[in-house]
Amino acid sequence: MRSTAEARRVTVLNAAVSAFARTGFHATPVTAVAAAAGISEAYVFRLFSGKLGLFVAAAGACFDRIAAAIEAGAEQATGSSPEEVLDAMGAAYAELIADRDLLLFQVQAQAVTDIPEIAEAVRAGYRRVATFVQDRAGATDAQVQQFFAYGQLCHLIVTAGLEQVSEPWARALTAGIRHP
Amino acid sequence: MRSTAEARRVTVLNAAVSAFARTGFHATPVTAVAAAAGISEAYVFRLFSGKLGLFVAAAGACFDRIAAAIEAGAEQATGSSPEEVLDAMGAAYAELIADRDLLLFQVQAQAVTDIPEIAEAVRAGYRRVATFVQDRAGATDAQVQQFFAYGQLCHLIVTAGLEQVSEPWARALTAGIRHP
DNA sequence: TAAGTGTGTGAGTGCACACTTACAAACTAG
DNA sequence: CTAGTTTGTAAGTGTGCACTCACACACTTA
Repeated sequence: MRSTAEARRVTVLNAAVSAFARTGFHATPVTAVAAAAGISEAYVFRLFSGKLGLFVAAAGACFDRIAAAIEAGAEQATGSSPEEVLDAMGAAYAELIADRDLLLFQVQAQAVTDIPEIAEAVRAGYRRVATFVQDRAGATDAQVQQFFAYGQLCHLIVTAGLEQVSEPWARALTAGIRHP
Repeated sequence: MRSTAEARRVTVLNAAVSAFARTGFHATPVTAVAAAAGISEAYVFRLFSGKLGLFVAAAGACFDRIAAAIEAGAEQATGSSPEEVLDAMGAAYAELIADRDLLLFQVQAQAVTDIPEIAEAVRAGYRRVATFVQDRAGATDAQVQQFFAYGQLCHLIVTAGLEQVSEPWARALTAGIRHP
């Protein structure tokens, strides 16, 4: 049955995003993804073309979810000024990444951009999100840039665990950023 | 001779920063670092306590260089207002990471913070740099936060290769950021 | 019922790599 | 000169992991 294989692929992709987010591309064995998805390693290799194909597909799924969340957030904006729409998008994004999988996956993906297929997947993901932000919010280049700069700052805060650090420098870096 | 072993350690650390920057912790075999340093793999293991110890030491060296550059940059500031000092620090940092090794190493280190020793090394590095920026520039929390947010944005720009992308969204993200 | 097709796995295979050990050459100290 | 220390390596060892293959069950179709 066609639909069953497709359903499996979705299950595997969810497991893959979580697993790769935690331990990264090279340190995550395919067996770990298979186990999390509840199927055999061999079948994962039948569903996806190698570990790299799996990771690239997972990247697509990751950015799909991010884009969807930001698009939904834009709908919730209280007004239609660029600032209000950007705020709503930022809030939606902050809420989405509370579980950390999507944020950490982005960090892991950026770390293995020496693999061309992954670099292209990252560019495609940011292309989609950035163009949407720019068009939908009607924001200036500088506003879009700032939006992503503070998004990237979140990556540092989470990976370094700065919410747990109460020293002044860490408080400065995390100020005003929604904590999980 | 004692000094020779210490000199070797420095050579190895330089090679390690470069090698880990390019391919990351898990995908960089110790043989690659040894070859780049011009010595045998076995001797690297004698000089450092395992691959993890080598990486943590390399992280220390990396942040040492970053801190030194920013401190030197602060000396070059045209004035003593927080804005001027921050600008000078930013310019010094931008110049330093032109070769990309230090920037990419930070990205790689942030990606393997699931290893506690590495997480602590990353925190120690940012603690040092952030406290210096805060104290020396006399900047507000918001200014310090912005300084690091745009620093992190550089990580995305470089890893995703956005300088090579001429589409509007990429131009927005890279606007005003010094290219290599 | 028999043949075909899609879903699934257990049991390999081969290789890369972290780490060790045994050994050797150079230098130093007494 | 010799005993000891330091610098260095060649040659393993064991393990983890990407990927394959032969095989099996289920379900459809003729």
